[in-house]
Amino acid sequence: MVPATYEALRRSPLFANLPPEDLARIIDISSVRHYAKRETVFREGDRADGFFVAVSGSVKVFKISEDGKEQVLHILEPGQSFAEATIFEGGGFPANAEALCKSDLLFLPKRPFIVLLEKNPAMALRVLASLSKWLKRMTDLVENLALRDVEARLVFFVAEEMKGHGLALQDGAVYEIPVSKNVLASRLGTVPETFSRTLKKLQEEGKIRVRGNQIRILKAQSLFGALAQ
Amino acid sequence: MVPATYEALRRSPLFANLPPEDLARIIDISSVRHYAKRETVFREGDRADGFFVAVSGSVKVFKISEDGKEQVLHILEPGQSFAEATIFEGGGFPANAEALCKSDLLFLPKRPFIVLLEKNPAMALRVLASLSKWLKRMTDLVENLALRDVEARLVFFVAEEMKGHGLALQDGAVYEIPVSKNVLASRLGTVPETFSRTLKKLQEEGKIRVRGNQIRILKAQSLFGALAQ
DNA sequence: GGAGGGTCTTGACCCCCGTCAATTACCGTT
DNA sequence: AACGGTAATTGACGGGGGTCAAGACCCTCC
Repeated sequence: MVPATYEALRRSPLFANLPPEDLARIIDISSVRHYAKRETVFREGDRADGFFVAVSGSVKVFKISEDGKEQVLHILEPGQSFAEATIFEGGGFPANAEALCKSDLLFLPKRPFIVLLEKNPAMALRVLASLSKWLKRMTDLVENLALRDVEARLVFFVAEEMKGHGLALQDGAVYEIPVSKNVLASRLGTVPETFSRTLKKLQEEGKIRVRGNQIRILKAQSLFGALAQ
Repeated sequence: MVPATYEALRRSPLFANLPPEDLARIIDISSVRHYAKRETVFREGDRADGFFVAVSGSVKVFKISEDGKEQVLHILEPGQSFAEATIFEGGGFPANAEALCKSDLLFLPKRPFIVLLEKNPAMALRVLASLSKWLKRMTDLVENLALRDVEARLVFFVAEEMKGHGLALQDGAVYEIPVSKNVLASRLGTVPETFSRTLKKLQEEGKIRVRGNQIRILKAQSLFGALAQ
């Protein structure tokens, strides 16, 4: 058992604070998979015979249209599980996943995991909570795509990310974009050009300061004021 | 026990083919609620202390922005459960729900239901499957909003609905819009004007024929050809 | 240091579709 | 049959943001 894997499980909402014997069972049925930058984890339509927990690196989950346009659904960081939902349906993966950099993922095969859930209602409830959270995220994404313009989507995203990493939404705070601006643009449902212009506009209005991948918040009030918090 | 309620449970994927004693327990903890046309079922942010199963009528679940723009997420028909996810998180409802016509809904309170799940792993797995399906639907919605134009979204929606009701996607088949075109437009992420123009365009191209709420498929090949099926 | 490739930025153009406004059609009520 | 209210349609117009093309900026690797 690799320590990093063990740590990833402990950090994962799905498995944190699990009794040691349960954790051991999870580790029993799982296996680590290594991916190089740009390597495909799965493709839409592939038979889904398990799900993943990110151990290290980062992964994008995305849809792609016939003409090649991408919409990033999620950007995954260590500790997060993904594609859990696929194991409870017959079909294949509903989206694509690709490593953004060298990454290690824990693979949890479908059958053994479901057997485990049948004997362990508490863990089933955790998976229910996890799926609920994914559903909430997707609802937010739809809301953003359908009801807000690119600027508002960008602001909302940064706010959520900062909250998720324990950063206060106040003047002087710095958010570091964890992926290429390219990928972030696609996550926001736009293209690099528009994304770039939007950052520039916010900077010219004195609300933020951009340095490479660092975004420094200068006017938190005026930036985040419109959000429900 | 009202027969219609019993029937709704039997038709619901969540509870279909359940042993009579389990069904009895569900009925024990649930209660029927009646809603008039346009009546609010819940509002975004309301404390979520249970979820619903549609018995009769129809309900829209939607997001709304500060400036009043609506995005319909789901249109619910008898037998479908909704808002299950909310009971596994602390927060409130992440969207609004409103009856589109006189409707009866079964309300399942959170606590007793979760207790039931803890004792009944098989039912927990059904809820997992249900959440997975919702997640798939939301993924499709994102894909449509982000990657397809209004015409393609309309075609995709009609195809899914027809498949869901057991209708073949072939020339001569008729799909009946089950709600006002207004609501459907919002479900497709557009406005009534654009929706109307899109229908008109498809009709002028000879691909469909529109009569009130009936859409007759005239050129299934050319309409649905681009879909993955 | 220079070459080359990927990422990011900037400018010019324009198209899909949302907005506004005005009819028209379609109800259920009296 | 008349009518008020909602829903649906049609036309004119404009803007947010996507597309295309060209540079600018960084990397890594000879």
